[in-house]
Amino acid sequence: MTIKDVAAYCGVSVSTVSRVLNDHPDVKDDVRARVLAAVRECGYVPNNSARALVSSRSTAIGVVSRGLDNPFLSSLIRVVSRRIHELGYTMVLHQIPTQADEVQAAALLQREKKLLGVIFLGGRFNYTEAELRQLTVPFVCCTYTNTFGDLSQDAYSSVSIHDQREAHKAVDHLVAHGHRRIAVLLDDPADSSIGQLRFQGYRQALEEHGIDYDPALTVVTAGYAMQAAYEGVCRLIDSGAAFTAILAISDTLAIAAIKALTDRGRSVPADCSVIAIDGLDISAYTVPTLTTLCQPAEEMASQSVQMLIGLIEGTGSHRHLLMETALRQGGSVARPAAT
Amino acid sequence: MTIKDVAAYCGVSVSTVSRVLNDHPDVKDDVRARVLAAVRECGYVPNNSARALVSSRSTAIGVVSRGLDNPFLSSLIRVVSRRIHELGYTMVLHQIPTQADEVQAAALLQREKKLLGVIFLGGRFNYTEAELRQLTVPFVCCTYTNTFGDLSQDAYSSVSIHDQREAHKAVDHLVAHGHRRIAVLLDDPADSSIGQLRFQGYRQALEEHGIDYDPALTVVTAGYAMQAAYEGVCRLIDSGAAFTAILAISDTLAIAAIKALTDRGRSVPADCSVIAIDGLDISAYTVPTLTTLCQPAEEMASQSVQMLIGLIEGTGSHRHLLMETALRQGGSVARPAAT
DNA sequence: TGAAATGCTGAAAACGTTCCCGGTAAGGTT
DNA sequence: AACCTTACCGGGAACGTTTTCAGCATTTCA
Repeated sequence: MTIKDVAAYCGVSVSTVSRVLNDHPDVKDDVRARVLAAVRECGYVPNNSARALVSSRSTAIGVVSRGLDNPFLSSLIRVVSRRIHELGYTMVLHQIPTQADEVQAAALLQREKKLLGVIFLGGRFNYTEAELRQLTVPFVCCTYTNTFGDLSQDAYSSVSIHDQREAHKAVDHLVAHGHRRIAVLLDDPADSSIGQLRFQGYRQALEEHGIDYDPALTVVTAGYAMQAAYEGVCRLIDSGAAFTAILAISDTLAIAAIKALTDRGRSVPADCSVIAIDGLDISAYTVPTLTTLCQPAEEMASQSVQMLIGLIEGTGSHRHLLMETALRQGGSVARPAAT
Repeated sequence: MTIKDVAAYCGVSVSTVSRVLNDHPDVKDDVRARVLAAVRECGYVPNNSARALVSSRSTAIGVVSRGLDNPFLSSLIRVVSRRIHELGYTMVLHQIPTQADEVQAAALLQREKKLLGVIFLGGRFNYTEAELRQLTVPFVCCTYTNTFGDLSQDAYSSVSIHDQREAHKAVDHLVAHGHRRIAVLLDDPADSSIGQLRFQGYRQALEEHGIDYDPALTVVTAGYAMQAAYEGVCRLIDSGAAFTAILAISDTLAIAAIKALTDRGRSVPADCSVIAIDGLDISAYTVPTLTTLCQPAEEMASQSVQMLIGLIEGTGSHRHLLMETALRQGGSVARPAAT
């Protein structure tokens, strides 16, 4: 069942059928109707390969993400995938190992060749302009923006929260509750620039509140691994360092932290408050409910896709969207005990 | 940069380059080496579309899943995607709304046409042979097997756990701890046959242990929504029904249940034990740690892909893999209070 | 009414592969 | 020495589209 069959079926030429299928003008209404009917009756579906071949333009959008282990990324992928399909494109998902970088992504582009654009999801993003020039298609970064490297702002698009500011807000929230000795739990800087940004926000907030930064209260884990966070917090407790609150740079880390605190006999929030950034669904069902700054995941993913497609279709230029988080008050933050 | 350029570059014909690229014999070793070198030097990558067009055979494998909201599905997708790429194929992910059915999947197949096979992930699967005959490519069901419909066992493959038996085991575990009044928390039967199977296992286990089934202890939620589970368990508690344990048919439901119990002032496991089936990573960090029967997600996903590709490549026939779960002892199960 | 413009359609080239088929050269057999 | 096989290679058709171009029919304008 090819376009030729359809053409023969309703006595027109292949060109005409093609025109109808591609919404070209230049075709009389009655002919168009006849063709459409024929298409339906024959159950014809165009061959994507042929289409892509001749127009040297596929419908494929690359989505590269480092792992999907983080539930927050999963939720992004979910709506990214949905939106891409809704808008008539195809998603090509590519996971890269944690330590790999854009060379992989470029290689992917080369291989698939026909990618129309790329969405980068999560992870670090400190590439230089030279490195990224390998990408000849537009790309948008979801959840992070470039703050290192020398990449020009009009070379790409991004959708993210202001990580520093949001971490700052989280600290503010703790300070407002009377906390002064606030530990921070972040992942390996090598893995993600996001953790670093949030860490900077933490430092800044401390400074503004006149609190000295105590390196002993900084716990760095490897990756987003909850086990590492759990162990890190256990070590922190065992070290005897005094702290009344923890800022976790992601919900998963916070959940592991709560577990560690509980296992060590500290009650949350009575003995220690915990606040996080991300806003996973599941965090609303932990015991106690996690207080967290919710990223508008749905919105961010949706916007990323829309921006990329705007770029692909020529409408719209590179932009950098900064989203606001929403504080979801849980039960994990309280005033410190009046010791 | 086409195959023609490569051919010209090293002074052979297009056919020869093609032969080299496709590992055909009939080409002298030195020529092969020269071509390979040329390919590398030119940075040539074959055009997938052209390749798919002429061989009328793409590299696309469809993965249809109803939503990715369930973290267990996310973890499956993650490794499915990875394996598919590792084996040189391309994943086409398609999420269907919860209420949609295989008609969608079939439509997808029609559209993309060139799918080599399909992996169904999660959800219900009670289609008849007639319905599924629309699928002209092999498919494998991951996480569930057909127990309804009249579909012949050699018409498809599956990788799953024995849901009834595992639920049975979960109940056994509770009974071994002295529980007799066991509530069950399951999702909407319309959404998933898995819940139904596990429910059957629950019923069977009760019977074998000489426990009367009490419909009042059955909580049905809509979808995997944690909110529905939370509310359901709250209602159960408020109804005054007596129970000392809950079997949740998934980890997420269990987490919501624990939350509900805690919020209603019941301590887990002192006042009520909770056991679940799935084995999410995060369940190891809840308070208390969830006791759950872990499905070998990695293995299941990996096997699904391998089986499908076996089917596609002609080696191997339809099989039905039944995996074993592993009990991960948490802190959510204890002997009931001796009231 | 004739010429020019316009609207619509069809023929055919092109996209980059794969693969069949025919051809040449080398080696083996009679 | 003539023939046959074998191993290897190149030519060219085909895959199913899109798109350019030319052509015909119809309208519009002078």
